[in-house]
Amino acid sequence: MTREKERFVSRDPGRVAIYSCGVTPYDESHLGHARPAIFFDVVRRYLTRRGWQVRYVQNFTDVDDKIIARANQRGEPPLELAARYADDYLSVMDVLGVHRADAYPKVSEHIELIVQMVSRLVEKGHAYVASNGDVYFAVETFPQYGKLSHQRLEDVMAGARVEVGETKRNPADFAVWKAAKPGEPSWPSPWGPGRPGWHIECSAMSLHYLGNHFDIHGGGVDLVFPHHENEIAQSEAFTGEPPFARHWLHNGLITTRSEKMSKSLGNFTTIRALLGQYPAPFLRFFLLSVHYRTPLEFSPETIANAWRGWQRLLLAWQQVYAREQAVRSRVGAAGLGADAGRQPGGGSAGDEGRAGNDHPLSPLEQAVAASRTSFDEAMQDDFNTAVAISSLFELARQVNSQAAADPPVDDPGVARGWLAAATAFRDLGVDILGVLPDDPNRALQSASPAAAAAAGSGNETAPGGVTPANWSALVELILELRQRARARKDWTEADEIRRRLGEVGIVVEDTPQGSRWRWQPKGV
RNA sequence: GGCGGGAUAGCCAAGGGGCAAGGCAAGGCUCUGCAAAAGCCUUAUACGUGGGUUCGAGUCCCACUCCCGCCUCCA
Repeated sequence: MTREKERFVSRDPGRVAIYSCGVTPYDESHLGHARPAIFFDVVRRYLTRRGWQVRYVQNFTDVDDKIIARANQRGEPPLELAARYADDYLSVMDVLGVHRADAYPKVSEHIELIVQMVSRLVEKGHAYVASNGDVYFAVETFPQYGKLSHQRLEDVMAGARVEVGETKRNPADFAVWKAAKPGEPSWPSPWGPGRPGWHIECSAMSLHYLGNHFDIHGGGVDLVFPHHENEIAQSEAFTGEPPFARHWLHNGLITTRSEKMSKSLGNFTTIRALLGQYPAPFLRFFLLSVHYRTPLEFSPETIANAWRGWQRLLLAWQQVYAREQAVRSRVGAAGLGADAGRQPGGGSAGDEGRAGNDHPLSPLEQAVAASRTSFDEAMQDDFNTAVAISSLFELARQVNSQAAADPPVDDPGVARGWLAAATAFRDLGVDILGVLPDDPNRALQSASPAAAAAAGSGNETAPGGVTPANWSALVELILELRQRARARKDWTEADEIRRRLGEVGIVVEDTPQGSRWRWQPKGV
């Protein structure tokens, strides 16, 4: 509201109520929809980790002009079409690792609630019934109109389009209830059969599920005006007790060729298509690699750039993961404190310079502490995921450095360092941001053509019975043959196999511990 | 036209009165059968332009240029 960062103070101690505008499900979800979903997912995960009790609600606007138009065009009942795409949305969000909201209210299931709200607005004189049966919100009855978008009513009026047959008193008035037209779904109301206008559903459902003055309201920056502005007007007129929401978080848009990605421009890439090419944690990494308010350009170049960075993080995680296992199996976690380095909330306050029992911190433990601190500071400063990720990169460098030096894991300090690093990667990268897979080895290999085909078809198994598992087995076999060639120093043969595998997107690296491989999508 | 947001090295991108994060790319070295990965080092006059405020401005103020978003459905 002030357009500045404010100190967050919740309505109820220890609890955070968040509402974010969901989608109008009339088509497949694209990358632009993933951004707020993943961002708020991280907000929830982080706040939860910090000990907040989070209640998160996201709506489906399943009664809408576009849905009706699309449904009529396809000869399918509008609500069925909407339900189908809503399910589709949820299923791709599942694959992206987005935790389910506490509620996904649909307009069609809350008509009563909306009718009551409209009635009340009419009673209070904030809304009026027009001659055509529509009910409009009278913006002039709400003097603060425009406070979110910083628009003055006169300017809005000047810019408002006046449609044919307009029955509004003021051009900026907006419909809270629309009289039914032939062929449209409708519900009974005191003003005759009709359906809710856009905006009203978010007011009705957010107030219903979260109560007045809830903490955070979110959505894309393209919703600031008129959607959120109108929500505020009708909600605060309705309750008579501002503020409707205490804080507003608006995410920036995804662009392609510097233009907004949107359904209407037709320049979108569906999430499902992307999941066929890239692992979900990578897509999260891509979306979280810039601050949520910054526009994010989607192009082959930006994806390729992000991919290389992500690989670096992932390979470091793989190093840590392997060392952690080594430590656990060789030394046993018991004597070390299995949770060395774990601190609730991802924070690091308190034990700098000490590791649990009085040991001086080993270098890696210090690096872990530093990363946790900067991660935490970043997240507490307007959820700066870009900086949070950079603290992961700093840790990755320390990890790689120590992995290269390879000090004996029998050394207690070294062992504690590996465990602390593993816990940090797991807490920050896997659990909070979700930009790393819980098993780094699987992610490097299962992001394969088989997995891609499976994701594209929505099945676990690609056509032909190919699964990530048997596909991996095939690659392992080829590498085994190559290893035989290497054993007899047939470098020509070994290099040829490596080159040919590279042509189909399999990167092979030879290490002192043997060869390893990973799948590399095209174009990165 | 109105209202917002933005312009930071070759590219992406944090920061937002006191030494300019991080990633990618580039060069050198180490390691390596080779390659890759990784490490170390290096590279940059990097804060759109012009004024102003200040001991000090990338950061605050004014003007300007260009880009984007919203004002019509949008995440």
